[in-house]
Amino acid sequence: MISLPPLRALQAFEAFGRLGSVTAAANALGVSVGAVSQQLRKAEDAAGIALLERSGRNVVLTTRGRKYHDRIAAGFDQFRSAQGWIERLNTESVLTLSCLPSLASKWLGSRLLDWQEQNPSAVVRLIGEDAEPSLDGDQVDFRLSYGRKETEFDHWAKLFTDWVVPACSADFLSRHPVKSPQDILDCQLLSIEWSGDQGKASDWATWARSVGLDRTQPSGLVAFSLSSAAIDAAINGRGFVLAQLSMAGDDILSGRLVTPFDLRLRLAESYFLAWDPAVLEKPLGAELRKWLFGLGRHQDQMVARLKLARTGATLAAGRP
Amino acid sequence: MISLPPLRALQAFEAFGRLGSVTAAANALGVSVGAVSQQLRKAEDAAGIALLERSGRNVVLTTRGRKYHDRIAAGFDQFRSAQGWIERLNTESVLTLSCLPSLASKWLGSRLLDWQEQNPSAVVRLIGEDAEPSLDGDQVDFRLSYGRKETEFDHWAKLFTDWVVPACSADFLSRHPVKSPQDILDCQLLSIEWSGDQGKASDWATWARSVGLDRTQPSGLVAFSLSSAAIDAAINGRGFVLAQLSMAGDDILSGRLVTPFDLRLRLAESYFLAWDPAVLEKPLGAELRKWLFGLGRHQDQMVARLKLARTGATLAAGRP
DNA sequence: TTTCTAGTTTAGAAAATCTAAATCAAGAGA
DNA sequence: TCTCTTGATTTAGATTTTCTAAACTAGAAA
Repeated sequence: MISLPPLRALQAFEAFGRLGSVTAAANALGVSVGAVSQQLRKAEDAAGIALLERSGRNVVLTTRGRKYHDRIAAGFDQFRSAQGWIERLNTESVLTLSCLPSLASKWLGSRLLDWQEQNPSAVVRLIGEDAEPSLDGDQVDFRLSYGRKETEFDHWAKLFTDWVVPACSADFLSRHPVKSPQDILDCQLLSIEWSGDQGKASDWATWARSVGLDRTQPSGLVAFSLSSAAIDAAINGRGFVLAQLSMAGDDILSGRLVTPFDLRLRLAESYFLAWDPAVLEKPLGAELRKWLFGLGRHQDQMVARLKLARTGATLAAGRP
Repeated sequence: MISLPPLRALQAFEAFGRLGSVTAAANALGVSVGAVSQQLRKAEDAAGIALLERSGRNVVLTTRGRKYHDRIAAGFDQFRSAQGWIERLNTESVLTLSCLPSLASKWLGSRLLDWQEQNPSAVVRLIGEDAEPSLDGDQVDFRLSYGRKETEFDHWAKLFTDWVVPACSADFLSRHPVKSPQDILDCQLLSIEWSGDQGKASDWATWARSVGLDRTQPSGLVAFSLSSAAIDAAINGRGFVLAQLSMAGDDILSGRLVTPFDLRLRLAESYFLAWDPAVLEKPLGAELRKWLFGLGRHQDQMVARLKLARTGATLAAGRP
């Protein structure tokens, strides 16, 4: 193995070559001139050839010394670049969350704004995307997703479990005053296309079966690829949506959506939060993770306390 | 200015990342495991982020640690490359001489072979070229040239002063038995085209003037671009050449060329030897320089002792 | 000439690095 | 389960390196 010369001597040599004088190098390195002088001699001894030409009171690189210096300096440039990278990591701390698009817009977005207000020093980026990103790069710190995808991550935990319930706008309900769950199935139904393995557990047919009804022939059915779009359509009086309590919770509590029957269907899987362990070192990284899990617990509790009725939804008193 | 982390710590970190274990790194660096362990901790402290993941008895790089390591390792690779370059300089020592082509073939070549025989460990390269090379690279160690070109070099000294004298083959002389210097000018003259500023001091017209003759109308004149080619042509009985004593000395002493009159013309300039100061550090570099200057002195002495006559040339006894 | 500047050299102080031994943690084998 | 082995960490103190301060040298400038 090639054994390297004393590194401190190389450093003195690099500084000297870059700055052109022993005095300047000493200042740059924060040591005395004598120290640099000694290290330069050591560098020459280690190299075995004359690197410097001393003519009385000033010192210059020899031709070969210059060449050697070029190579050594390239090495130190690498070090400085590495150092710059590290320092950037330590100072500019953007926290990046990746989240399923509908959940991002209908649930996480507004809540995350609250957190950022309480932590003004934090810079948060929220990305809505279906594909699971890699948490190994420095691109994404957190991923909030659903189902079995958790296997793709090293560090994750369950966030909350969601439910669906049929909901429509108050206006639509007054025009279609459904008397029984069966009547819902005869209205305009807004359907959501779940992608891939998110399971087809929460479509209208499954819901119907779960409440003891049979729905073989669909009435006019409009399909949305985004839950959020389907919910918005329902708010606009376009029909019944099988709304997730997470995404539609705010709309239901505020009366923009009403739920004639409290017939909920639990989703087969849960939402989970995965994270890059490195984020815990970032400023506010650990705090954000804690807050997100608090948000998940809060969501589960909210669902448990939610009373749904044709006249409006209310929250029962819960544990503080 | 970006201040670098402790270099020794970086070195330990680099070795660890490259070899995958603290023990291996310690062996590679030739220190104890404990020392490496301490340096690794120092590297982490300096970086400010977790570089290593310790799970009981084994340690691995974190994702960020790997990235940091890649950059640091690139720096050390530079160092190793620089070290390899230095070591190559110190071990493989080829001595390279650049010389005017004719002087190389007719004078230096055979003499240099003698020196190499006496110094079998030396590897010598002789390059014949007209253009002055740079001695700043590591390509050429010595340059042997003529005239004012010495100004292009930092380190040089006069080598010897040359003279020209008319010479032809014994055969040619018997066919053209010249009685006086004037008769020479009526024979076939072999001329040499000196390039650029080497001076036109040594052409036939100059020689004629120097011996009190006038040569306005040239007889049939053949011009060579290489002195060596002109001399060879004279040896082959093609005419008179204005031969330099350095290049034709051997031929004159051996009788391949004869000189009817000892009417010499001193060249306006001298030959000089320039060198790269770095060569003095190479094995045998200083010796070769000393020998070359000895050769120059020897040449001047030889010229002083040389007796030229129609019947043949002899060397007067000189200082030993 | 003296003075100033830039670098070198030295001895001893300060800091860093290292070693050796004790300790810890986890997996292997009885 | 307990013990053994392996690989890493931690400590105290020894060793080595590096540094400083001050004396010194050499060339340039006043």
